[in-house]
Amino acid sequence: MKNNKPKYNQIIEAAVEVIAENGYHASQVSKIAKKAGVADGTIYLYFKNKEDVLISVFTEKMGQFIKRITDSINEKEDVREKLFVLIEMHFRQLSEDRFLAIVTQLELRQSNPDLRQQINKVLRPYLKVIDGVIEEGIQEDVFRSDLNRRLVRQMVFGTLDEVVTNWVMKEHKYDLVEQAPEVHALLTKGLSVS
Amino acid sequence: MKNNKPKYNQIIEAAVEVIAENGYHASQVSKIAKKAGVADGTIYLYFKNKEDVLISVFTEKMGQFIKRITDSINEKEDVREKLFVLIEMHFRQLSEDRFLAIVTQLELRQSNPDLRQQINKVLRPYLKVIDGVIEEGIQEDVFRSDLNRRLVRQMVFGTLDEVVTNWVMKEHKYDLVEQAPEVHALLTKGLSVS
Amino acid sequence: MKNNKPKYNQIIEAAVEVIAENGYHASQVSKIAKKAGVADGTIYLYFKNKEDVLISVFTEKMGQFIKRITDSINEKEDVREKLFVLIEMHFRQLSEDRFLAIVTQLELRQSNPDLRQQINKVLRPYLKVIDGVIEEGIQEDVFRSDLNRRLVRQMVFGTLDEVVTNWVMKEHKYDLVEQAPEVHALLTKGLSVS
Amino acid sequence: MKNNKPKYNQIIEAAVEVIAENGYHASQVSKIAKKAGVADGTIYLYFKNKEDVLISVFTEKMGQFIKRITDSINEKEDVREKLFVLIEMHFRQLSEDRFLAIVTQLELRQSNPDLRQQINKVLRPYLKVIDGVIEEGIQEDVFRSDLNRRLVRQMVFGTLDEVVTNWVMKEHKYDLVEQAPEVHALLTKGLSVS
DNA sequence: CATGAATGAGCGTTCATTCAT
DNA sequence: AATGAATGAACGCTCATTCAT
Repeated sequence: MKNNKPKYNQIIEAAVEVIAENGYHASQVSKIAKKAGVADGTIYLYFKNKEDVLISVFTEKMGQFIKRITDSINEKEDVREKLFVLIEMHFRQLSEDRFLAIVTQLELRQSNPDLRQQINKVLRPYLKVIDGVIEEGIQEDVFRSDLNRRLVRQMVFGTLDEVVTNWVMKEHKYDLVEQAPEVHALLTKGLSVS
Repeated sequence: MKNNKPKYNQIIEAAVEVIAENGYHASQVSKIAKKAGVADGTIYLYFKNKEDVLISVFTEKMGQFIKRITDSINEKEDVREKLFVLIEMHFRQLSEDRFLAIVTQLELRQSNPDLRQQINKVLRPYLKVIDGVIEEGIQEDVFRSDLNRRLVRQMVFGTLDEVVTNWVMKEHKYDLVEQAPEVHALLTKGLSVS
Repeated sequence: MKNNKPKYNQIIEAAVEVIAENGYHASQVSKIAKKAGVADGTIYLYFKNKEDVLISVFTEKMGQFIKRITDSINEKEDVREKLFVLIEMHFRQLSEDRFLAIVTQLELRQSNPDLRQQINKVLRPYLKVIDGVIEEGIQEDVFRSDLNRRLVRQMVFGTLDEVVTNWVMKEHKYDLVEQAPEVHALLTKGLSVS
Repeated sequence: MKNNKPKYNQIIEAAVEVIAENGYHASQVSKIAKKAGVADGTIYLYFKNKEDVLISVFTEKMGQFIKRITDSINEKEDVREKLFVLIEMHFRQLSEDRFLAIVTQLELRQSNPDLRQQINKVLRPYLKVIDGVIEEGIQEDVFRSDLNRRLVRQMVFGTLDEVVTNWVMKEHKYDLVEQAPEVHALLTKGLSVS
């Protein structure tokens, strides 16, 4: 179990903060080590290389993120509520963890192809969660049955992602969680009248 | 107007190709200079620094991109058609210009905070175009009047962006332009039945 | 006597194998420790530092090497035979101990000046053995009396060393011990006719 | 022609001196650059990497070394004289170029397998020169015809090499060139009386 | 005696930028 | 305007050595 290795977690937490503060490209290994209170070399006892630190940061954080959303969804019966909870939890978690929001929305996208590949792998379970809600909605005749599942997922994820990115870039000038009902209404009802 | 300086355009075009081919991180100034057929130092006669090259690339390309979409929209009367044309032209242009798609969807996001800031500035006119269509739809009672304009714009742009990004990453396995009708239907009607 | 400490010998043997297998530069202390079945730190209980390990390896191995040659020489009366036995035993031992040959002929020469100094110190007793045979040959009027002892020793050692080094680098393609008679003839009779 | 590039030669000369002074392992690129009076990066305009600098040093220096010996040999008719000239020029050149002697006899032997491979490649033409003299001697019935050419060459080269190495390590306490006649006598007449 | 986690100095190489020509 | 040789700061990673247990 990696998690009870204190240094491992120190490094992960330090990395999140350093990336959030300085951006991906200015996140030197030495800076992360310093913030974690360990020697540079110590990082290489717990991680293969710098990229491995970044992937691990994302994996650890997204793992928790997805787990909390899944748990919340599972508490609901109604598929409309499930979608609402997904949106709200998505916003709430990134709202409450400033560093996580910066790291996931902005900094980790500035990565090389290999790293992006890994990030997408970690993201996939979350996309599966979205797919599950959509599928359930279709089965229950709550969502239209002629929907292209892939496009729906892309609309849902793309919308949430864009809303959060804008909120991060606007430096949190408004409350993100409060956007949930309107976003939910938009996604379910669309733009059109009636 | 810088544009009638032939070397300026040579460098811009070379930069797009180099970034699309090699990715952002492997796009050294010397590589761009070589492809453009100029000396390394020449680039600094036309651009302040490397970042300025990249911003200029994005500005030039997005300028054309937005102009074509605006022109197409202006040919239509019906606001529903305008939204459709916006979606279709968005997909069509990125579909037809492989380099542009790679550069805008993936490579230019791997930039430092300053560069991202600039990219967003260039993107703003496009967001205004989207805002215009939405506003018009609301005025004409085609779109609901209780909509939060910002959120709608984020849904529209977020969805288009995510669809294109996925298409780029899936290595163009399917036809992007063909997705337009369904995306249009999704955005206007939402997920729900009736 | 260090030698009855089992760990000491484990480390020496491990070091020879690691150097022979991986080469001098890839012979990290941790690799030697692992092969010896001890902790990294344990090595520092028996040796001052890494260099000390290497010097000790060479000292131990050359000690045996020289002892065996000396013993063999002492079994012979005739000085021509003594020289022959020296040559043959030199070749035989390096022929039979692949690790020793690699370590002495190639890998330990890739060492820093301090270490080379030490290696030469260890080599000195062997040079004394050669000197002894030469001196005896001169006393017995078997070798010419006008010889510069130092140069003779350098010819003998230089020749043996070069023959073995070439054999190691040619990856043992021919039998080293079989070269002994010809080398002996060359050294005693020289190149010239008559 | 690399040779008229002044920086190329500055770097080569600086490298010889730095290696001779500090030893192979303490010859950092930055130290060579400093001594050459160029920036670190400049070295990489003229050499692929650090190893390439070292190989080039050896190649350049050995090229001159071999050429001078060959030229001197060609001035002689008698094969005994040719061998003598080879020995004398070998000693003379290393005697006159302190740095070259240190670099070739000691420091470049402290190199990794790849580099040694290259060094041997550079050395080969010299071994061919020795082979040529031996062969000529045999053809002219000056040297015995039953000689194993390879072993003879190893004796000649091994002896010269060992004599020079000892001279370098003894810090030039005696005159190297003066050793030539005796070494020549030893190689041609061997150790034995009559 | 023995361990092995932790340390941190050290270095080869890249590449954006400059400037003499 | 154009060149391209030269610059030098910056950084990820290794590994010999230490020391608390």
